[in-house]
Amino acid sequence: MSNESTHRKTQQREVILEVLKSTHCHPTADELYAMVRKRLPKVSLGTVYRNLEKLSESGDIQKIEGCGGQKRFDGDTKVHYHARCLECGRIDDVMIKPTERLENAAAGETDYQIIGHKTLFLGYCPKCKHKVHANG
Amino acid sequence: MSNESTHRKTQQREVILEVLKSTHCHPTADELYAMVRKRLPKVSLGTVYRNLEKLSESGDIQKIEGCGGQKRFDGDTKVHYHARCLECGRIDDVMIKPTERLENAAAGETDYQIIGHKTLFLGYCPKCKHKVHANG
DNA sequence: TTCTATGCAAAGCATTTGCAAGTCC
DNA sequence: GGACTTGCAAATGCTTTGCATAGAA
Repeated sequence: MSNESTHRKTQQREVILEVLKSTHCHPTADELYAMVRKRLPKVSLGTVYRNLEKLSESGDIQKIEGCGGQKRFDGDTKVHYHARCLECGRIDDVMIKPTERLENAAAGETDYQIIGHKTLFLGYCPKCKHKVHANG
Repeated sequence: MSNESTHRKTQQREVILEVLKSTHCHPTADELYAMVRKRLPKVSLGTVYRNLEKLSESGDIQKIEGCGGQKRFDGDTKVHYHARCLECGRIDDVMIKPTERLENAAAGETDYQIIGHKTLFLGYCPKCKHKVHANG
């Protein structure tokens, strides 16, 4: 999957990737920066941003947009969807395998050449759905 | 659909809504600002942002995120999907009606209370798909 | 009259970028 | 050695906000 054509193997990039792969949450760039700093105290935020961009270009990670302000990142490259809690903002994986039919339908409807798609579910997570119901 | 509980009817808000409803593209806040200024030359960008927020809260318009940097807005409140061209960045409507089955599957998978979902198709629009093929 | 909205400008936040020094191949 | 990376800090770009004034109910 990795496209190393012009990407060198640096300690920073490796640690960033490892840290992201080892977490089940979907951290923002600055959250990841904080995690990476525990292992590489001198790393800079700019480096984190630059590597996240490279890693998502090469397909080693996924970028998740549309989650409010900051972008989030996912070390799991298997195709899957995401759900965001409207109450607490957390992002969870939704391990539904997308259907080809959907992209075919979109291609037929738009005359686009469809490369892929992203779906984000919105709702209330198991922890929040009860209190939301209580408050109305 | 409109929730006028604490929203007053102002000329600015009406014009912003009309302009957005009358276009088939999916403008960003500053594009809309430029359009609205033709009719209300003294309107401010802050007002455009504030009203877009209000209008999407009340369900009169849709906010489209995950399209690169800026948010985009859609005056069409019918439920539908979007497609983004990876070459030129344009956004088009994809008039596929989402299936309930998908949200049910997500709810089963995650134990979320699912309220809705957004799907963005990525690919190349009719104008760009040929040149992309040519260049590789 | 009272509360919301506006215009303007400044502030805020996430992300990107320039540059010199460092590192990988 | 040459090209890519890093760290640092400044800059950028989009969006939000404070405040005094204007306008809607």
